[in-house]
Amino acid sequence: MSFDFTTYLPYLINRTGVELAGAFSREIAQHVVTLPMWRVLAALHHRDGLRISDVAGLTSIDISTLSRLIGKMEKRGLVIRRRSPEADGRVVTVVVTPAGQAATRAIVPVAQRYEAIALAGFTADEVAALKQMLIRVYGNLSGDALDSAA
Amino acid sequence: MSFDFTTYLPYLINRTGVELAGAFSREIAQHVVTLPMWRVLAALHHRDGLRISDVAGLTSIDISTLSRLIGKMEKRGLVIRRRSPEADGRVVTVVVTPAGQAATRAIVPVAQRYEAIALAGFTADEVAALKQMLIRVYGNLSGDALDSAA
DNA sequence: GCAGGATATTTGCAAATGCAAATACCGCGT
DNA sequence: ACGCGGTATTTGCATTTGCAAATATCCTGC
Repeated sequence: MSFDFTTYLPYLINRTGVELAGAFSREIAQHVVTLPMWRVLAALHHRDGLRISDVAGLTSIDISTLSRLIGKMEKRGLVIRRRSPEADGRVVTVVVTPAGQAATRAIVPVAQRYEAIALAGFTADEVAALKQMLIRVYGNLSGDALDSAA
Repeated sequence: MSFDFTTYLPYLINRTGVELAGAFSREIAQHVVTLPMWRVLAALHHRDGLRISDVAGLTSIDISTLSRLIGKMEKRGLVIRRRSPEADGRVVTVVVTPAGQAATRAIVPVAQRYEAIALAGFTADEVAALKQMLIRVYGNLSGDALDSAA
């Protein structure tokens, strides 16, 4: 039974993700936001006023964890929960406050710098290829390919 | 301030890792081992009798978390802790039991199948390129490149 | 217009996590 | 031989996590 975990894709992805998250967390420890909070802000930067479940999908954060996280972010004045009376009364949309926008502005350069460090020595073509392949892998997993295989 | 998180490398890696881990966890829920335990077994499959800190380095699991995890794996009879009297008395090496080997044998095919699902549609060259690039990214992060940038 | 099933979010709870302090042990210098 | 800084592992503790149940609201068919 040969199994070389050092070239096993989930292993390679996991360790890279852990390293990336750890380094970045340490870096932004001084800021008002934690790494999960930054993920939420990044998603809302892309499109503000998303529903909780949409943010969960975008950030890969479990929806119950996210509900509590939004609560903490609300306490810190980064976002506010909003229930629109006219729309579906079940949904809660999350809106970034000016303070949240300021925090985002402060973090973005740090985030970009980390990406640059991670990709040091890569050509533009390589970067594009890597990202495209990661998107393809994600597509392979999130589809129903898993169901048919399970 | 333009920041498109949908092509942001840490985001792409994180969501892929979460998806991969979630799907795999669900799959092996029926087995005796959890995903973190499988990671430990995979590391020890590569080289048995590693020290706790080495396993931590290989698996990207925090060393204190790992200490407790090894305890649980010991209770389940998957591994045993060993202190060699002749060697450095501080170090604890972890050895896989026959039951642990059996569990590994049972999981390996599942793991390989998941990798195949993740990489569906990839040519061999693409797979090699992706893995090589992930290794390079990890190298960029784990070195002291971070210190000089921080 | 109401019952019943579906969907969005929150909450209960037990388990996992990770930092920091404690412990155990090594080896060097004197 | 002794103390002392250094390293390996464990343990204390507060936080985070995620599954499952509870809650709130919606919508469809009768």
